[in-house]
Amino acid sequence: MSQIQPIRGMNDVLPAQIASWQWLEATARELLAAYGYEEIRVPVVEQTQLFKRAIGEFTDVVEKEMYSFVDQGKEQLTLRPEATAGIVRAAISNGLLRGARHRLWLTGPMFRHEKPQKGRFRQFHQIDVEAIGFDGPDIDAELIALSARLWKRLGIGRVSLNINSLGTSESRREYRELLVAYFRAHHAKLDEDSRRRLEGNPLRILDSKNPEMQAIVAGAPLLTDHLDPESRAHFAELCAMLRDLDIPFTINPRLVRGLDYYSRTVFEWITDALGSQDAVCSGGRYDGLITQLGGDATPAIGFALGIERVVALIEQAGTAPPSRAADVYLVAVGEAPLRAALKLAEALREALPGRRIELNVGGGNFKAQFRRADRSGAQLAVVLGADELARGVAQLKPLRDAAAAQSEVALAAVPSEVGVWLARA
RNA sequence: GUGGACGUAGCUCAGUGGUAGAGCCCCGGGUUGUGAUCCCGGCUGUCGUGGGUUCGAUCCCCAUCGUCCACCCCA
Repeated sequence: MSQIQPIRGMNDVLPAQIASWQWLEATARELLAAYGYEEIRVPVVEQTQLFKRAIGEFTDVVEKEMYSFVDQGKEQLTLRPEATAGIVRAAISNGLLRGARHRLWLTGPMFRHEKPQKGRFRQFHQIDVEAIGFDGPDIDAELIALSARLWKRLGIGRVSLNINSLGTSESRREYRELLVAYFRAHHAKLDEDSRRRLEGNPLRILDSKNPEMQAIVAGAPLLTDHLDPESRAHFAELCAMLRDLDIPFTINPRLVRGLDYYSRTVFEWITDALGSQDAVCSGGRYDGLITQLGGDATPAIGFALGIERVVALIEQAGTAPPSRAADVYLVAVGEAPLRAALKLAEALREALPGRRIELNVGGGNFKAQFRRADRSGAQLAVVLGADELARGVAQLKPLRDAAAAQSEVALAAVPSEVGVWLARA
């Protein structure tokens, strides 16, 4: 009988890893609330057309990475490859835009049909943050400060910030024409990838990792020199604000981004600790997207953080708090003692909410049960055998202090005695 | 999508053309009611899957699936 295999690139997150996940989620949740962001939840599936219009027909994501299908009602649907499009759609659908401003965040799985490798999966998870209705560089700075503070709280050091401005879509279009003209003039020297990009996304040629392309790329016109005056001022202000906030950054004129909807500010937190998938968190402004999707013209900016990648950094840094050990382990040998222990465990949980009370389930002799008690990490064992039960008592045995003696307590007094003992430990 | 490496016990890995082993883990005993140490014993494998070569394949060949790494792309 053949085993059912998991889907390629889709991973199980096991209990051993969950502490890091929960710590990241809890820290982010708390921080986002502190900055005034509200959680939003939207479907994982949307009409295919939404992503095509938002992300761009000729991006890699739309051209070859989407999980698309036709459902029973003959609708063209797609598993979301990113979160922004769905959030914007939700804002439009629910009439959230009427002059209002929203700070929103979302977490959940995203799907892209890519070839998996380190830090890259077909189902991966993001924390996505969007500020809708703000146009100044102040929100850009605040959003970046939020991400910087998150790294600080998580104890992650090996990340650095790259920023750039793509200008308005008009100035980008003009620049793009200049760039295409330049590369056309040097067409013979372009490598295969770059020739392909020339048609689809010429800005990406600037990002080429091929050393032989460096000379041509170095001579290309710079986007920074062709920004419209407003975008230039916006970017200058953002840089000044980041300096005020003591957030170090590098201006990377080659930072473009793979999704078409970005305009003006783009940024990316990268790390040298994860191999070639080095983008940990990135985003930018999308001032034109909402109109493009049929909403009232509304400026906005957002970013997405890759949970798997940040979890990898957390694990490397070893900063996640250890998962909590048991406080009390109940050892009960024999049928009658077990039934008494079941009640006793409930009494303990009633009296000591928040404490982790583990009852030995599944039998075993004293030796086996004490071994499990030890492995549970519990500070204290409560021991109930036939002998104790007959006398209406339980033994309290400290497990982490060899010098401490075992003591005997009346059953009715166990919850309060254990409470006192734990408070002292 | 392209290229490379690798799939043997739950985990980490060794190994041979004659159907497999170690350590860890787990379980039991030494202690007829007391853990983490120690000693003794025990458990599990379609050797990723399918086909081919061979008297015989876990080993050689082909295919396939999966994992990892890089390109590409990106979180």
